[in-house]
Amino acid sequence: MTDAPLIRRSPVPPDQCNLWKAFGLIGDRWTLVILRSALYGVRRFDDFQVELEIPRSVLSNRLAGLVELGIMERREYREDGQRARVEYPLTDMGRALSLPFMAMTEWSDHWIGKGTSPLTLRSKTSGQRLRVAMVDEDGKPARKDDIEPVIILPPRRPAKAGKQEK
Amino acid sequence: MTDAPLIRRSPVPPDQCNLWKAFGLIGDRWTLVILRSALYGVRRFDDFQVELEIPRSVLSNRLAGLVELGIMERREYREDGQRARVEYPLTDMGRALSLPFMAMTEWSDHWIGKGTSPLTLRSKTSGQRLRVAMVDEDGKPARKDDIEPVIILPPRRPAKAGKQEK
DNA sequence: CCACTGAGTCCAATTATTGGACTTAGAGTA
DNA sequence: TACTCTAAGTCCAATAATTGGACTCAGTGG
Repeated sequence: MTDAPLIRRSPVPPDQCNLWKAFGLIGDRWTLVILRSALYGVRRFDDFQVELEIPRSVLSNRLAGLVELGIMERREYREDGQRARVEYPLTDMGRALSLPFMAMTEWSDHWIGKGTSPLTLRSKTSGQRLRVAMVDEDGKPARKDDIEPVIILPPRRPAKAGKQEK
Repeated sequence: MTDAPLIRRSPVPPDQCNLWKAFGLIGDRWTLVILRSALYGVRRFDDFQVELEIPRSVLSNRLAGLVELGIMERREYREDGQRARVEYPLTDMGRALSLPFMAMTEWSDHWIGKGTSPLTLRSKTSGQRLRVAMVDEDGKPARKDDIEPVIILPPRRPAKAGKQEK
Protein backbone atom coordinates (compact mmCIF):
# COMPACT_ATOMS: atom_id res chain seq x y z
CA MET A 1 0.00 0.00 0.00
CA THR A 2 2.42 2.61 -1.21
CA ASP A 3 2.42 5.52 -3.57
CA ALA A 4 1.75 4.01 -6.94
CA PRO A 5 1.66 4.68 -10.68
CA LEU A 6 -1.60 4.67 -12.61
CA ILE A 7 -3.03 1.21 -12.48
CA ARG A 8 -6.20 -0.11 -14.06
CA ARG A 9 -6.87 -2.93 -11.60
CA SER A 10 -5.69 -3.50 -8.05
CA PRO A 11 -2.98 -6.17 -7.89
CA VAL A 12 -4.96 -7.83 -5.12
CA PRO A 13 -8.47 -8.25 -6.53
CA PRO A 14 -11.36 -7.62 -4.15
CA ASP A 15 -12.40 -11.24 -3.79
CA GLN A 16 -8.93 -12.22 -2.60
CA CYS A 17 -8.40 -9.24 -0.37
CA ASN A 18 -8.78 -9.69 3.35
CA LEU A 19 -8.86 -5.94 3.83
CA TRP A 20 -11.84 -5.78 1.49
CA LYS A 21 -13.59 -8.50 3.47
CA ALA A 22 -12.82 -6.69 6.71
CA PHE A 23 -14.39 -3.51 5.40
CA GLY A 24 -17.42 -5.52 4.36
CA LEU A 25 -17.74 -6.78 7.92
CA ILE A 26 -16.89 -3.82 10.14
CA GLY A 27 -16.59 -0.93 7.69
CA ASP A 28 -19.66 1.09 8.50
CA ARG A 29 -19.94 4.20 10.63
CA TRP A 30 -21.80 2.72 13.57
CA THR A 31 -19.72 -0.42 13.84
CA LEU A 32 -16.53 1.63 13.76
CA VAL A 33 -17.60 4.02 16.48
CA ILE A 34 -18.91 1.16 18.60
CA LEU A 35 -15.46 -0.40 18.36
CA ARG A 36 -13.84 2.91 19.24
CA SER A 37 -15.81 3.04 22.48
CA ALA A 38 -15.24 -0.65 23.13
CA LEU A 39 -11.48 -0.18 22.86
CA TYR A 40 -11.77 2.52 25.51
CA GLY A 41 -13.47 0.01 27.79
CA VAL A 42 -17.18 0.63 27.27
CA ARG A 43 -19.08 -2.65 27.46
CA ARG A 44 -22.74 -2.16 28.26
CA PHE A 45 -25.67 -1.71 25.94
CA ASP A 46 -27.02 1.46 27.48
CA ASP A 47 -23.56 2.97 27.86
CA PHE A 48 -22.94 2.57 24.14
CA GLN A 49 -26.39 3.87 23.39
CA VAL A 50 -26.06 7.04 25.45
CA GLU A 51 -22.49 7.82 24.44
CA LEU A 52 -23.00 7.24 20.75
CA GLU A 53 -26.60 8.47 20.50
CA ILE A 54 -27.22 5.43 18.33
CA PRO A 55 -30.74 4.10 17.71
CA ARG A 56 -31.29 1.13 19.98
CA SER A 57 -32.33 -1.16 17.17
CA VAL A 58 -29.16 -0.41 15.22
CA LEU A 59 -26.99 -0.94 18.29
CA SER A 60 -28.71 -4.25 18.86
CA ASN A 61 -27.98 -5.36 15.26
CA ARG A 62 -24.40 -4.23 15.29
CA LEU A 63 -23.54 -5.85 18.61
CA ALA A 64 -25.06 -9.11 17.42
CA GLY A 65 -22.96 -8.89 14.28
CA LEU A 66 -19.77 -8.20 16.19
CA VAL A 67 -20.45 -11.15 18.47
CA GLU A 68 -21.05 -13.39 15.47
CA LEU A 69 -17.76 -12.26 13.95
CA GLY A 70 -15.91 -13.12 17.14
CA ILE A 71 -14.84 -9.53 17.76
CA MET A 72 -16.99 -9.14 20.85
CA GLU A 73 -18.45 -11.58 23.28
CA ARG A 74 -21.89 -11.43 24.85
CA ARG A 75 -21.52 -12.27 28.51
CA GLU A 76 -23.82 -12.23 31.47
CA TYR A 77 -22.27 -11.08 34.68
CA ARG A 78 -23.49 -10.27 38.14
CA GLU A 79 -22.16 -7.70 40.58
CA ASP A 80 -22.56 -8.56 44.29
CA GLY A 81 -26.26 -8.06 45.12
CA GLN A 82 -27.26 -6.92 41.64
CA ARG A 83 -29.24 -8.85 39.13
CA ALA A 84 -27.60 -10.35 36.06
CA ARG A 85 -26.45 -7.87 33.45
CA VAL A 86 -25.14 -8.27 29.95
CA GLU A 87 -21.79 -6.97 28.83
CA TYR A 88 -20.00 -6.96 25.50
CA PRO A 89 -16.26 -7.21 26.09
CA LEU A 90 -13.83 -7.40 23.20
CA THR A 91 -12.23 -10.72 22.38
CA ASP A 92 -8.55 -11.04 21.42
CA MET A 93 -9.64 -10.45 17.85
CA GLY A 94 -11.32 -7.23 18.89
CA ARG A 95 -8.47 -6.02 21.06
CA ALA A 96 -6.11 -6.59 18.15
CA LEU A 97 -7.87 -3.72 16.42
CA SER A 98 -6.13 -1.30 18.74
CA LEU A 99 -3.13 -1.00 16.42
CA PRO A 100 -5.08 -0.09 13.26
CA PHE A 101 -7.31 2.19 15.30
CA MET A 102 -4.28 3.88 16.81
CA ALA A 103 -2.81 4.37 13.33
CA MET A 104 -6.09 5.85 12.23
CA THR A 105 -6.16 8.05 15.33
CA GLU A 106 -2.76 9.46 14.39
CA TRP A 107 -3.94 10.12 10.86
CA SER A 108 -7.05 11.90 12.06
CA ASP A 109 -5.20 13.94 14.68
CA HIS A 110 -2.80 15.14 12.01
CA TRP A 111 -5.14 15.71 9.07
CA ILE A 112 -8.47 16.45 10.66
CA GLY A 113 -7.67 17.73 14.13
CA LYS A 114 -4.78 19.82 12.81
CA GLY A 115 -2.34 18.42 15.30
CA THR A 116 -4.57 18.09 18.36
CA SER A 117 -4.11 14.71 20.04
CA PRO A 118 -6.57 14.05 22.87
CA LEU A 119 -5.22 10.50 23.12
CA THR A 120 -1.58 9.52 22.85
CA LEU A 121 0.28 6.45 24.03
CA ARG A 122 3.50 6.40 25.97
CA SER A 123 5.97 3.94 27.37
CA LYS A 124 5.38 3.19 31.03
CA THR A 125 9.07 2.63 31.66
CA SER A 126 10.69 5.40 29.64
CA GLY A 127 7.80 7.82 29.48
CA GLN A 128 8.52 8.39 25.81
CA ARG A 129 5.69 9.13 23.46
CA LEU A 130 4.86 6.24 21.17
CA ARG A 131 3.77 6.31 17.57
CA VAL A 132 2.79 3.82 14.88
CA ALA A 133 5.44 2.93 12.29
CA MET A 134 6.60 0.28 9.84
CA VAL A 135 9.49 -1.71 11.28
CA ASP A 136 11.65 -4.56 9.99
CA GLU A 137 12.21 -7.92 11.62
CA ASP A 138 14.77 -6.45 14.00
CA GLY A 139 12.37 -3.74 15.03
CA LYS A 140 14.17 -1.02 13.13
CA PRO A 141 11.85 1.59 11.56
CA ALA A 142 11.84 1.63 7.77
CA ARG A 143 12.37 4.80 5.78
CA LYS A 144 9.44 5.71 3.56
CA ASP A 145 11.45 5.38 0.36
CA ASP A 146 12.83 2.01 1.39
CA ILE A 147 9.44 0.31 1.38
CA GLU A 148 8.22 -1.82 -1.50
CA PRO A 149 5.14 -3.99 -1.82
CA VAL A 150 5.24 -7.73 -2.42
CA ILE A 151 2.14 -9.31 -3.90
CA ILE A 152 1.61 -13.04 -3.62
CA LEU A 153 -1.63 -14.32 -5.03
CA PRO A 154 -2.82 -17.89 -4.73
CA PRO A 155 -2.76 -19.43 -8.23
CA ARG A 156 -6.09 -18.79 -9.88
CA ARG A 157 -7.85 -21.88 -11.02
CA PRO A 158 -8.73 -22.00 -14.73
CA ALA A 159 -12.27 -20.75 -14.08
CA LYS A 160 -14.54 -23.38 -15.53
CA ALA A 161 -17.88 -22.47 -17.05
CA GLY A 162 -20.29 -20.93 -14.53
CA LYS A 163 -19.50 -18.08 -12.27
CA GLN A 164 -17.26 -18.10 -9.24
CA GLU A 165 -18.75 -17.39 -5.89
CA LYS A 166 -18.97 -13.67 -5.68
CA MET B 1 -6.50 2.58 22.88
CA THR B 2 -5.46 -0.30 25.08
CA ASP B 3 -7.09 -3.13 26.93
CA ALA B 4 -9.25 -1.43 29.49
CA PRO B 5 -11.40 -1.96 32.59
CA LEU B 6 -15.17 -1.43 32.48
CA ILE B 7 -15.83 2.18 31.75
CA ARG B 8 -19.14 3.96 31.46
CA ARG B 9 -18.01 6.77 29.13
CA SER B 10 -15.05 7.04 26.79
CA PRO B 11 -12.34 9.31 28.20
CA VAL B 12 -12.31 11.13 24.87
CA PRO B 13 -15.93 12.08 24.21
CA PRO B 14 -17.17 11.75 20.62
CA ASP B 15 -17.35 15.46 19.91
CA GLN B 16 -13.70 15.94 20.79
CA CYS B 17 -12.46 12.82 19.07
CA ASN B 18 -10.73 13.16 15.73
CA LEU B 19 -11.04 9.45 15.14
CA TRP B 20 -14.78 9.79 15.52
CA LYS B 21 -14.84 12.63 13.02
CA ALA B 22 -12.70 10.63 10.62
CA PHE B 23 -15.15 7.73 10.77
CA GLY B 24 -17.96 10.16 10.09
CA LEU B 25 -16.16 11.31 6.97
CA ILE B 26 -14.65 8.17 5.45
CA GLY B 27 -16.09 5.37 7.56
CA ASP B 28 -18.47 3.75 5.14
CA ARG B 29 -18.01 0.63 3.09
CA TRP B 30 -17.77 2.24 -0.34
CA THR B 31 -15.46 5.05 0.68
CA LEU B 32 -13.14 2.59 2.38
CA VAL B 33 -12.89 0.25 -0.59
CA ILE B 34 -12.46 3.17 -2.98
CA LEU B 35 -9.51 4.27 -0.86
CA ARG B 36 -8.15 0.74 -0.87
CA SER B 37 -8.07 0.75 -4.67
CA ALA B 38 -6.75 4.30 -4.79
CA LEU B 39 -3.82 3.34 -2.55
CA TYR B 40 -3.03 0.59 -5.05
CA GLY B 41 -2.88 3.21 -7.78
CA VAL B 42 -6.34 3.11 -9.37
CA ARG B 43 -7.38 6.62 -10.44
CA ARG B 44 -10.08 6.59 -13.06
CA PHE B 45 -13.84 6.62 -12.68
CA ASP B 46 -14.55 3.59 -14.82
CA ASP B 47 -11.67 1.62 -13.33
CA PHE B 48 -13.09 2.09 -9.85
CA GLN B 49 -16.55 1.30 -11.12
CA VAL B 50 -15.59 -1.98 -12.79
CA GLU B 51 -13.25 -3.17 -10.07
CA LEU B 52 -15.57 -2.39 -7.19
CA GLU B 53 -18.88 -3.12 -8.93
CA ILE B 54 -20.14 0.05 -7.33
CA PRO B 55 -23.24 1.88 -8.61
CA ARG B 56 -22.08 4.78 -10.74
CA SER B 57 -24.13 7.30 -8.83
CA VAL B 58 -22.63 6.23 -5.52
CA LEU B 59 -19.12 6.33 -6.94
CA SER B 60 -19.79 9.81 -8.21
CA ASN B 61 -20.95 10.99 -4.77
CA ARG B 62 -18.08 9.39 -2.92
CA LEU B 63 -15.39 10.73 -5.20
CA ALA B 64 -16.84 14.22 -4.90
CA GLY B 65 -16.81 13.84 -1.13
CA LEU B 66 -13.22 12.66 -1.05
CA VAL B 67 -12.17 15.59 -3.23
CA GLU B 68 -13.97 18.00 -0.94
CA LEU B 69 -12.20 16.50 2.06
CA GLY B 70 -8.84 16.98 0.39
CA ILE B 71 -8.10 13.25 0.31
CA MET B 72 -8.30 13.03 -3.47
CA GLU B 73 -7.87 15.54 -6.21
CA ARG B 74 -9.91 15.76 -9.40
CA ARG B 75 -7.55 16.39 -12.25
CA GLU B 76 -7.91 16.53 -16.01
CA TYR B 77 -5.07 15.05 -17.94
CA ARG B 78 -4.36 14.25 -21.57
CA GLU B 79 -2.32 11.41 -22.99
CA ASP B 80 -0.57 12.11 -26.32
CA GLY B 81 -3.31 12.06 -29.02
CA GLN B 82 -6.12 11.24 -26.63
CA ARG B 83 -8.86 13.54 -25.50
CA ALA B 84 -8.90 14.94 -21.99
CA ARG B 85 -9.64 12.48 -19.24
CA VAL B 86 -10.33 12.85 -15.55
CA GLU B 87 -8.32 11.18 -12.86
CA TYR B 88 -8.59 11.06 -9.09
CA PRO B 89 -5.13 10.81 -7.58
CA LEU B 90 -4.62 10.77 -3.82
CA THR B 91 -3.28 13.89 -2.14
CA ASP B 92 -0.69 13.76 0.65
CA MET B 93 -3.58 13.47 3.04
CA GLY B 94 -4.86 10.46 1.13
CA ARG B 95 -1.48 8.80 0.79
CA ALA B 96 -1.00 9.17 4.54
CA LEU B 97 -3.78 6.64 4.95
CA SER B 98 -1.40 3.90 3.83
CA LEU B 99 -0.18 3.31 7.38
CA PRO B 100 -3.61 2.79 8.96
CA PHE B 101 -4.69 0.75 5.96
CA MET B 102 -1.59 -1.40 6.24
CA ALA B 103 -2.28 -1.92 9.94
CA MET B 104 -5.81 -2.92 9.06
CA THR B 105 -4.49 -5.21 6.33
CA GLU B 106 -2.35 -7.03 8.87
CA TRP B 107 -5.30 -7.38 11.20
CA SER B 108 -7.50 -8.77 8.45
CA ASP B 109 -4.83 -11.14 7.17
CA HIS B 110 -4.41 -12.55 10.64
CA TRP B 111 -8.01 -12.70 11.86
CA ILE B 112 -10.04 -13.04 8.71
CA GLY B 113 -7.68 -14.53 6.15
CA LYS B 114 -6.26 -16.95 8.73
CA GLY B 115 -2.70 -15.97 8.00
CA THR B 116 -2.87 -15.51 4.22
CA SER B 117 -1.16 -12.27 3.20
CA PRO B 118 -1.60 -11.39 -0.48
CA LEU B 119 0.12 -8.06 0.17
CA THR B 120 3.14 -7.57 2.36
CA LEU B 121 5.74 -4.82 2.48
CA ARG B 122 9.47 -5.29 2.53
CA SER B 123 12.60 -3.24 2.77
CA LYS B 124 14.18 -2.57 -0.61
CA THR B 125 17.66 -2.53 0.85
CA SER B 126 17.57 -5.41 3.32
CA GLY B 127 14.73 -7.40 1.81
CA GLN B 128 13.31 -7.90 5.28
CA ARG B 129 9.59 -8.16 5.75
CA LEU B 130 8.06 -5.10 7.35
CA ARG B 131 5.23 -4.89 9.80
CA VAL B 132 3.31 -2.20 11.64
CA ALA B 133 4.25 -1.55 15.28
CA MET B 134 4.26 0.99 18.08
CA VAL B 135 7.71 2.53 18.46
CA ASP B 136 9.18 5.10 20.83
CA GLU B 137 10.97 8.31 19.87
CA ASP B 138 14.18 6.42 19.16
CA GLY B 139 12.34 4.01 16.91
CA LYS B 140 12.49 1.14 19.37
CA PRO B 141 9.37 -1.06 19.35
CA ALA B 142 7.36 -0.97 22.55
CA ARG B 143 6.31 -4.12 24.40
CA LYS B 144 2.54 -4.50 24.68
CA ASP B 145 2.57 -4.35 28.46
CA ASP B 146 4.74 -1.23 28.47
CA ILE B 147 2.12 0.90 26.73
CA GLU B 148 -0.16 3.29 28.60
CA PRO B 149 -2.61 5.87 27.32
CA VAL B 150 -2.35 9.57 28.01
CA ILE B 151 -5.52 11.61 27.68
CA ILE B 152 -5.32 15.36 27.32
CA LEU B 153 -8.62 17.13 26.81
CA PRO B 154 -8.99 20.80 26.05
CA PRO B 155 -10.65 22.49 29.06
CA ARG B 156 -14.40 22.39 28.62
CA ARG B 157 -16.05 25.75 28.63
CA PRO B 158 -18.86 26.18 31.20
CA ALA B 159 -21.56 25.42 28.60
CA LYS B 160 -23.87 28.41 28.62
CA ALA B 161 -27.59 28.09 28.09
CA GLY B 162 -28.53 26.82 24.63
CA LYS B 163 -27.11 23.76 23.01
CA GLN B 164 -23.65 23.32 21.63
CA GLU B 165 -23.28 22.60 17.94
CA LYS B 166 -23.82 18.90 17.63
C1' DC C 1 -21.72 10.47 -40.34
C1' DC C 2 -21.27 6.61 -37.23
C1' DA C 3 -19.56 4.06 -33.46
C1' DC C 4 -16.93 4.04 -29.33
C1' DT C 5 -15.21 5.43 -24.85
C1' DG C 6 -15.00 7.75 -20.42
C1' DA C 7 -17.37 10.26 -17.16
C1' DG C 8 -20.92 11.09 -15.48
C1' DT C 9 -26.65 11.99 -14.45
C1' DC C 10 -31.42 10.38 -13.67
C1' DC C 11 -34.96 7.46 -11.97
C1' DA C 12 -37.98 3.91 -9.84
C1' DA C 13 -37.71 -0.06 -6.68
C1' DT C 14 -35.66 -1.86 -2.72
C1' DT C 15 -33.29 -1.56 1.67
C1' DA C 16 -31.56 0.63 5.75
C1' DT C 17 -31.81 4.06 9.26
C1' DT C 18 -34.19 6.94 12.61
C1' DG C 19 -36.61 8.17 16.75
C1' DG C 20 -39.86 6.94 19.71
C1' DA C 21 -42.91 3.94 22.15
C1' DC C 22 -43.28 -0.36 24.07
C1' DT C 23 -41.76 -4.97 26.50
C1' DT C 24 -39.53 -7.96 29.80
C1' DA C 25 -37.47 -9.38 34.02
C1' DG C 26 -35.06 -9.00 38.39
C1' DA C 27 -34.21 -6.05 42.68
C1' DG C 28 -35.34 -2.86 46.02
C1' DT C 29 -38.94 -0.33 48.57
C1' DA C 30 -43.44 0.44 51.11
C1' DT D 1 -48.24 -7.90 47.51
C1' DA D 2 -47.93 -3.97 44.71
C1' DC D 3 -44.94 -0.35 42.88
C1' DT D 4 -40.94 1.46 40.91
C1' DC D 5 -36.62 1.41 38.77
C1' DT D 6 -33.14 -0.07 35.58
C1' DA D 7 -30.94 -2.57 31.80
C1' DA D 8 -31.51 -4.69 27.63
C1' DG D 9 -33.77 -5.15 24.27
C1' DT D 10 -38.06 -5.30 20.35
C1' DC D 11 -41.43 -3.08 17.22
C1' DC D 12 -43.09 0.25 14.05
C1' DA D 13 -44.00 4.05 10.76
C1' DA D 14 -41.59 7.91 8.43
C1' DT D 15 -37.48 9.22 6.17
C1' DA D 16 -33.15 8.58 3.72
C1' DA D 17 -29.74 5.92 1.19
C1' DT D 18 -28.60 2.44 -2.05
C1' DT D 19 -29.19 -0.28 -6.23
C1' DG D 20 -29.18 -1.38 -11.07
C1' DG D 21 -30.19 0.13 -15.27
C1' DA D 22 -30.99 3.36 -18.87
C1' DC D 23 -29.65 7.54 -20.56
C1' DT D 24 -26.57 11.90 -21.72
C1' DC D 25 -22.65 14.34 -23.38
C1' DA D 26 -18.28 15.27 -25.72
C1' DG D 27 -14.11 14.07 -28.31
C1' DT D 28 -11.88 10.90 -31.48
C1' DG D 29 -11.05 7.66 -34.97
C1' DG D 30 -12.61 5.48 -39.04
